[in-house]
Amino acid sequence: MITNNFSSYNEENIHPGFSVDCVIFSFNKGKINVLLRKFELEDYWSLLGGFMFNHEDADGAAYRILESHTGLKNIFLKQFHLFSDPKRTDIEQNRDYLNKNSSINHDGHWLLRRFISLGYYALVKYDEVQLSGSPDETLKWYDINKLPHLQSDHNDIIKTALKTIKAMLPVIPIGYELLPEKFTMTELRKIYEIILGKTFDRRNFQRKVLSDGRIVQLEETKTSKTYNPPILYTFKHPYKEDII
Amino acid sequence: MITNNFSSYNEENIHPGFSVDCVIFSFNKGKINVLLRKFELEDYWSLLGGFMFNHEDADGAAYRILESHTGLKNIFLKQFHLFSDPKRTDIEQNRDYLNKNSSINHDGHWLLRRFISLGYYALVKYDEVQLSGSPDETLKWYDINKLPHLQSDHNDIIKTALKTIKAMLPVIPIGYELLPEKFTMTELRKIYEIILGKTFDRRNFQRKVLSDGRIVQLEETKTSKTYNPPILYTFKHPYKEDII
DNA sequence: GCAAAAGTGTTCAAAATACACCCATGC
DNA sequence: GCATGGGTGTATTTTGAACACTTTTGC
Repeated sequence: MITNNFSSYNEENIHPGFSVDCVIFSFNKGKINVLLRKFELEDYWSLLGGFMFNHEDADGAAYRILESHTGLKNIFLKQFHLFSDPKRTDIEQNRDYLNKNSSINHDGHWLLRRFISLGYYALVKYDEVQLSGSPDETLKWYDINKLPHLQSDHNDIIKTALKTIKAMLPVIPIGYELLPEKFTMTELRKIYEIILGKTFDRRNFQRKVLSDGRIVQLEETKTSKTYNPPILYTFKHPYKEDII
Repeated sequence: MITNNFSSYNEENIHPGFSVDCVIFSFNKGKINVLLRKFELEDYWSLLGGFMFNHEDADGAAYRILESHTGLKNIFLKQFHLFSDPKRTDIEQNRDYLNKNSSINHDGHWLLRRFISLGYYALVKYDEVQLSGSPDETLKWYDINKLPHLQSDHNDIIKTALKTIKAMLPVIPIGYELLPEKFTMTELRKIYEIILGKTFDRRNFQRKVLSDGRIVQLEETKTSKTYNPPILYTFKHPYKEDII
């Protein structure tokens, strides 16, 4: 896991052998996306990640990394798994990156050692994100079903994140985190269908989500499509549940 | 987190700034217990923990630590949270321990730095455990509702483990892991009642757990108490589910 | 006029809950 | 004889699943 703002990390100010990787999900046009980045000199994409400074905890590091790339504060963010396979760090990939930046000998560099990485998943609203990377990195949303070639075990990290979200679905206010303030029933249903990998009966789904009273129907309809416009819904109150 | 087999760990062979702590649960006489240890020279109890060797992953470290103290292989063991508060490592507690072992100056010792710790929970069968510690440590089962004074954030780790198990209860074959081969309905029910902190209707509970067919009634009854002996039950097959 | 998206209710089956009485034994 | 632990069945409520037809508009 190599990061931008590379210059701000060094062997002295970060916790050794430890990184944080964030699987950032959003929903747009019926697809669930994950945010990836590619550095100019690299030929693979990676999750947004970074290191933990000596003065912060892992959550703090994850929030900092997310905020610096999406402009968002108060992100829904949870750690889900520590990846600790001794072979997960692709030392040669990292050496390659260092060599492309400067041609000196990097033997013994702190990036050329084993790293364990704590995976986080984040749920963000697509419309609110302002992507901002450093000049040498490209940020891009990828449909979770059409991922590009990824760095080391990042494919596995994304897969595990999805598995976790799937298991947590009954308890995570996922629609609230992923959707804009006003949304249609079909949009909400699509999220559940994609994550659970199955379809739901429109009527039963609607009845169920409305039954607990957290979602209310608005007077408005969506205007973009002029024919038979769908009714808009909104979440009654922000959730403040304590979710594991 | 300081461990026994102290001598086998050193700055060179372990992953830096990282430890593993295991919350080991068992069930006995209607109580849920957690396994704790106390070193001779210390005046607090701690979870069983240790460090991760360079050649192993975190699961490997946790299994090794558990096996060496309980004699059990194939333990039900899951990581549940990384504890990374910068202030969680009680440096002075560790320095104190080092000083009690030898009076040299330990400034700069690798144990006197910040550690992050990956929490594991384990479910074991009380009767199968053979407690075995090193000569300078005492191992003891404590009722989870009567815990002694604990090292640094170990209280928090246990609390979080319980919260996780509570949330995972529908998906963990908890009875299978905690109970001996033959058990009574009341024993099984007690486990759920303690963890969820509420009581269940005996008849409904029984109907529900029997309905999925994983638990079968035996011909035998419990003989220890001679009056109106309860029927014994057993699990049909070992579980091999993939649990997050 | 027909394809596409969205609105709307009823029926049936399954699951969860609530609840009470009898039996055997120790004391 | 009474307190304790344990055995057993039924009725009700709640929840989940299945299912079809009508409306609007673009093309």
